[in-house]
Amino acid sequence: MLRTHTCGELRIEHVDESVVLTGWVQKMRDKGGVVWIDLRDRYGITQLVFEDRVTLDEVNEQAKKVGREFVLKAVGKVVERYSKNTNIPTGEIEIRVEELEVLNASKTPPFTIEDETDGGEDLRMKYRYLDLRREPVRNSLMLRHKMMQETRRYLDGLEFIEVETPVLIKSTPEGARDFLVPSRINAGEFYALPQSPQTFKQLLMVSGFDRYFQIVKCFRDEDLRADRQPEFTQIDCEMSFVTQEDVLNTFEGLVKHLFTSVRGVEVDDFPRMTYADAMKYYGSDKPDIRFGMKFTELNEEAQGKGFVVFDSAELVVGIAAEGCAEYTRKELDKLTEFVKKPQIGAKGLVYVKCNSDGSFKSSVDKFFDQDQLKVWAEKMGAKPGDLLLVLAGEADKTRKALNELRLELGSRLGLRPADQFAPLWVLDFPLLEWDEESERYHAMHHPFTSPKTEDMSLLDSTPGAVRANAYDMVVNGVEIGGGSIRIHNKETQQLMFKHLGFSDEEARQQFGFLMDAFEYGAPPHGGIAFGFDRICSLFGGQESIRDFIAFPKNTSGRDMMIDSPSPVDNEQLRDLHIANLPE
RNA sequence: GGUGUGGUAGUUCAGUUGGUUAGAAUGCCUGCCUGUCACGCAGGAGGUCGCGGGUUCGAGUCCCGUCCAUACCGCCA
Repeated sequence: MLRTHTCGELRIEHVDESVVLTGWVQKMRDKGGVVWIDLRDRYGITQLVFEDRVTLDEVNEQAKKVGREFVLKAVGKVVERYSKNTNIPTGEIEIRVEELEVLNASKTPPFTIEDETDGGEDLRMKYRYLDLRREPVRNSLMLRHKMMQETRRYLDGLEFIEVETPVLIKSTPEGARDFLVPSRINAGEFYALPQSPQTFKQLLMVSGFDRYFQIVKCFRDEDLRADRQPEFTQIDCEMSFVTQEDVLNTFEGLVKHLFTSVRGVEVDDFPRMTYADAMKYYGSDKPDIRFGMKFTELNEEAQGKGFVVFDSAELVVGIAAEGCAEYTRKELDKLTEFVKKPQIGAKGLVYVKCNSDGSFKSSVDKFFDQDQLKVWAEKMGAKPGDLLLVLAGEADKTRKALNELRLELGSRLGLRPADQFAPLWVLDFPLLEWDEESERYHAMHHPFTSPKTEDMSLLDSTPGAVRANAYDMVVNGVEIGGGSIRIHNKETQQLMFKHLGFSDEEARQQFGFLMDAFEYGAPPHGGIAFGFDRICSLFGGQESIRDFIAFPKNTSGRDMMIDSPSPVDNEQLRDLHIANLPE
C-alpha cells in the first residue's frame, strides 16, 4: 500500500503518529511563510501543512508548485492545528509534511471539483470522470450501491434466486422500439437487446425456480427524458403459486425495507387505489398523494346555467387550492397561461375566490350567482380563503390538464417536499388500451398480463372495459414499479394475442416458445419490475436519474465522454452483411 | 416528429434602441503575505460572440437557415 491512512480517517487521537497519505489536491493556499494543501480522496479531506524553517526548503518548494488535482503522496506527522476547522471531520489535525512525492501531475480541470460546481451539464458529462470526483455525485452512486446490496439482502432472505438472462434476444414488435444487433454468423438476421427479461422470467417459473429476481440492464430505443435513459436498470422479480395479494405484500416489504435500511424512515402500509379512482380523483395513474386537492366533478351543479363552455363540455371538474383566495389577477393569469400551454392544452381556466367574508368572486359571475357558487364550494370542501379552479372539456384531456395544474399548485404551495414519501399501489388497470394511430387495442401493461376472471365476458363486447390483474407502485407521483399476475395457459394467451390483432401465425412465430412452455405444466405466477434508477433518484431526492448512473447518456442518446454512437469501418459493416453507407 | 429556452473569455454569466477598444465574477499566470480553510492584497494574460447566409454605412444585438444543448409533448407493451 502506498498509504497508511485515507484522507478521511485521522483525528485528534492520531496526533504524533507518522502517516503516509495519498490523494488529489483539492486546493492550495500559499500564505507566504506557510502553505496548506487540502488533500482529497473518496473518504474525505485532510490538510497538509508546509512551514518555512520547519519543513525542509526543498519540500516547501515542491509544495508551491503543485496545482489542483495533482496526485500526491505525503509522508509526515499528525499534529494538532493552531486554528481548527469545525466544518470538517478532520479539522482538528493537519499533517506536517516531511516528504512529498508527486505521483502524477494534472492539467487544470475545466470546471471546479466542488459540491456546487461551475460546470454546465454537457461539460460535466464530457469529463464525467472528473465530475465523479465531486461529493454529491459520489454520494448518489454510493446510495445506488447501498440500494442494490439491500435489495439483494432482502430478496435472498426470502429465497429469491438471482438468475442472469440473455442480453442478445429476439426482436418483437410490441412495446418500445428495440435496439438491434446484427448477426455476423447469420447473414441478414438480428438480435434485439431486451426491453425487459419478461418471457425468460416466466420460463424460469415454468422451470420451477419458484422465486426469481435479477438486477438487470434493459434497453429501449425511445426518446430520452431527465428520468429516461436508453439503457436502464430494473429490479426484475417473479414468483410462482401466488395471488396478487402475495405479490403486493412481498414487494411492499421490499420497498419498506429499502426505506428503513437506506433512508432510515418508517413508512405506513401502502394505501391502495383503483386505476378508475386514480383517474377520477387525480387525473393520473400515478397520483402524488403527498397532498390532497382531489378532483371534484361539477357537471350537475355547473351545467344548464347558460355558460356554454360548461354546457358543451363532457366534464366539468375542479380543485380547491387552500388559502389561495388572495391570488392577484396577475397570478391567476399565470395559472391560466400555464394550463393553456400547448403541452397541457386547456382552453381556459375558471376561478372562484372564496372570500374570508363568505362571499364569492369568480370569473363566471355573469352566469352563476352567490348561492350557486356556494354549492360548488361546499361540494369541493372549500373554506373561506380557498381558491377554486375549474376546467371543462373532453373528459380525458380535462383530467390530464387538471392533473398538471394540481401538481403545479402543489409545488408552488410547497406541498411536495423531497424528503417526504407517499407510496401507494394503483390496482385494476385496464387490460387493453385503444391506440388511435394503429387503430387497434394495445396491451396496457404487456400481452402476458391476465384479465380479471369476472371481466372475461366483456372481452368480445367491450374490450376496453376489461380489467387486468395488474398493479403499479407509485411514490410521490413517480411510477417506480409495475407488474401483474400472468397468463399461464396456452388458450388464454392465444386469446390475448388474438385481441391484440396478432394472427395465429404471428403469435406462434414470436411467442410460440412461451405458449409451448405453457403446455408443460406452467404454474400460476406473477411478478413485478422496479425502475431501479428511478427509485435511487427518488431516495436521493432528485428529479433526474442521471447522477445515479455513473456514465449516463445525454438527451440525444449520446455518451459525450467516449463519443458514442460513432461510425464504424466499412469492413466491419461488410462482416455484418450491412450495406456500406455513402461516404 | 413538435413546442419552449439557451449557445459571448478555461468556466458561469451580463451585454440597453443596431454605433468607440465586447464586460463581470471565478479560474489561470506573476509578485507579496507565518494560521489559512470560499484566505487576503497587487498586477497580467485570456474572445472564430455556435456555424452559414442576408438586411445595413455599421450586426454579439435584426431576419432566414442550420448545428448543438436542455425541458416538456408525442413516444416509452
